Amino acid sequence: MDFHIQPSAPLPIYRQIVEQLRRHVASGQWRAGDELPSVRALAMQHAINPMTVSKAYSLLEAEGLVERRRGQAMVVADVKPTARVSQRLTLLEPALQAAAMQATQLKLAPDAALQLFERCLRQASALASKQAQAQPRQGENNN
Amino acid sequence: MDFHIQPSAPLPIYRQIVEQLRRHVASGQWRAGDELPSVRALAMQHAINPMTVSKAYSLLEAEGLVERRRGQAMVVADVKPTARVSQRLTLLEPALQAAAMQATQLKLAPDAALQLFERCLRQASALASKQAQAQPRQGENNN
DNA sequence: CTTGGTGTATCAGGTCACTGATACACTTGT
DNA sequence: ACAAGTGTATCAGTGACCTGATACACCAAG
Repeated sequence: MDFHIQPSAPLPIYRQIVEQLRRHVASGQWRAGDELPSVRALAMQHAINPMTVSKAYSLLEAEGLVERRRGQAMVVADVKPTARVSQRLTLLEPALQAAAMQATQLKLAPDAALQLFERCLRQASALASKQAQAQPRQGENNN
Repeated sequence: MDFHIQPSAPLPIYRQIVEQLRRHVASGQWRAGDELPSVRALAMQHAINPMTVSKAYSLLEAEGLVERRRGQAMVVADVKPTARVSQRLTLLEPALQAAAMQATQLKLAPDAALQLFERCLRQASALASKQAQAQPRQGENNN
């Protein structure tokens, strides 16, 4: 299980790592006890600095998603699956709140906003399945 | 017809101006043809730099909310509510695209995401009407 | 043309987040 | 003790963003 890093993306590298792992844990792709790639391995693979990876891991540890074991690889913390559904919604909520606030300030009808969101969801899921076919493995380099 | 500026706020000054005017136009407090305060007047009043105000005005002009009249004060643009719908949707789309991508990566069912968004919309509109009753003199929200 | 009003192009300075090079502390196995 | 693996504390460089001082271009009225 790997990360997809785009050093040139607007989102900082360390944040890309944090959010990807957060989502992968929430969706069950990563499970409690799974070992995270070492900071050096991940850094080498993506030609970034180990410190940048370490920063991401530290945030994740502060968040409680991973556990630190001194001298050994970090592992995904024991997050209860039952908590996952609501947790996933919680993760999505900030983005939707921001969008809802924008829609309100734009004085858009709720239905119009909902319709647009539905269209975006279809787009996103189509894109995701397409990417899953294109790259069942890691080592991809989109833009 | 004033702005409320807090130079020490986390949100940049020019952005405070942009968002306040955006809200005032959306809520109808400012109407097409209304003259904006001059950059110098506004800058003097709040002890900030004219260039900072100018930057805000430029963004608003790019956004189509105000019109520039060379040598004269800028005015609120005549944006017809009917013609504005598609434009407003366009402004909202990026936020929804981002949210849709997150929902997809979280492996959430589209219905669940849509329901949550609907709830957020109600929250936001309730909050907006509450703020409209009170006074437009609160701090800014994040991001 | 001059005066007093408008907005702005240009450049400089400060701040802060991000990144990265280095050296270090810890654990396990030999 | 040593080697090879883990994460990280510290410090420095880079770049983007925000702000501001100055000088300029435009318009209307006298």
